[in-house]
Amino acid sequence: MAKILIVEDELKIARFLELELKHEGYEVLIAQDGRQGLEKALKEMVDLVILDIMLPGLNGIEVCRRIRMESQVPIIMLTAKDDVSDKVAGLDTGADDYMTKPFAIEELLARIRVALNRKRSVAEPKNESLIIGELKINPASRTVFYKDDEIVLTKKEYELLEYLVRNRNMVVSREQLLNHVWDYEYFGDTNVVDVYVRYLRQKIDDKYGILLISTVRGVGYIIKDAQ
Amino acid sequence: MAKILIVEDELKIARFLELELKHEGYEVLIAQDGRQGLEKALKEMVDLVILDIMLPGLNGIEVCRRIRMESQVPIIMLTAKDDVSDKVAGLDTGADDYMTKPFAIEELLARIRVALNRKRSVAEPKNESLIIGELKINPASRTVFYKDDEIVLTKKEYELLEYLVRNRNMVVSREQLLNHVWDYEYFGDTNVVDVYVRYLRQKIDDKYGILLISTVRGVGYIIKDAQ
DNA sequence: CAGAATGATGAGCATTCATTGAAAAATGGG
DNA sequence: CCCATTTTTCAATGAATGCTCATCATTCTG
Repeated sequence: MAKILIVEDELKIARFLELELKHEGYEVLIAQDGRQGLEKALKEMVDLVILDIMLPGLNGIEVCRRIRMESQVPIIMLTAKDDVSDKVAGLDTGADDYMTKPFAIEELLARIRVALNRKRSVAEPKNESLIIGELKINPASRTVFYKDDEIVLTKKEYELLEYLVRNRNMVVSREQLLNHVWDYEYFGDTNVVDVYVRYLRQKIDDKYGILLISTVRGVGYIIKDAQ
Repeated sequence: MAKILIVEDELKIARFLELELKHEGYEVLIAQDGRQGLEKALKEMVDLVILDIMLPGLNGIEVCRRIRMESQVPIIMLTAKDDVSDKVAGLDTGADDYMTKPFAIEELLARIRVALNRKRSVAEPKNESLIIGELKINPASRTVFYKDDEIVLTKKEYELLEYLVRNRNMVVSREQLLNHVWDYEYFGDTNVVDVYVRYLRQKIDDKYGILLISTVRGVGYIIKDAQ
């Protein structure tokens, strides 16, 4: 499986990324500053580099430039939101892609797959419909139908539903949902997941009189296959 | 007859090839640098690409790699020196054949014939009409009709529409549109996609009172088949 | 059964985002 | 080189969405 180098000084973020990437089956290396990152990028045989622009010592752009002098390894830059000049400089020096922080982990995973030229794992073909009882979700068009009725969802509502359905028959914790459906920055006191579960219930459970999303008290939520 | 793209910065050589190829009955396009070459290779419907390795800006190997990300069009690489590493890199990134300069034109013609036969229209038929409800798009002539009414579009408008229609029933992100319809690696803050969607809507949706292009808030745009 | 923990809910505020008009910039034909 | 057309930028607007917070309801625990 591919080996990915994370160059990121904020340990919290680095750890979080490490966990998620390992969970996807990647081998992960971490460097906490630019010099270390440059060294590992060139010495280890990494298949992809995730490179924060704001780094102590050697900054990300410089690191990118120097990596490019010797290697064509794909580089995905992380940049603080609103810093367009950084973005431009990053791509100019040869980065393959960039993401503005904070971002949802799913998007980074998608971009990694693109950069590595990997197809999505067989387990979850993106384009086929997800069906739960009378409910049909079409990821390509992001549409949801109950029988022949279209259910109009907002972005977050849709993403929450898709995630729950992709993990059907498994209890999903609020933390897990925050990590995958919301931005990684999210932590601390929030009941935003509860609120969105409620929105979905209003639009689906209540409207059609079914029990789609169950609460598992003290643990999280679950969508079960109809039996 | 087949359409061939020549990506070559030395004008003398490009002209020479153009003359010879036209004499053989091929349609010829010329790009003088990597970026332009990449663009034309992806946007025009070319049947074969002749690609110089030494190019200003984006080099040939990179161009080749990026073409391969989206297209299976046959590629013949040209390299000035007898440089083995270039040769290997070229074939690695998916070139179909390779020639060292200088070469006899007859040999190139022979290789072109081989390449064209080998890959004869395996790709999707690009010339058939695309039909969405009452809307009919003819890629060959780049014309668009609503019932019997011709809709006159500018180049960008047409390309945006064709791309959306070719990806019907799939949400297409602004980024995706920027990459495919606009210049590759278009970045920075721009709402040019939104503006062009508006132009199309004025000329189609508004004029004929239909809902062709839907907005998927926070994600992109989509054209759905009428159901 | 009372109090504590956990989840559900309603309302309201803040932010983001798409749309739009207008104008600047680029392109291309004559 | 000029003019018309096309492409792109920019800023204002308002609506949709995302989120917080306070309160209410339910479940759990002792």
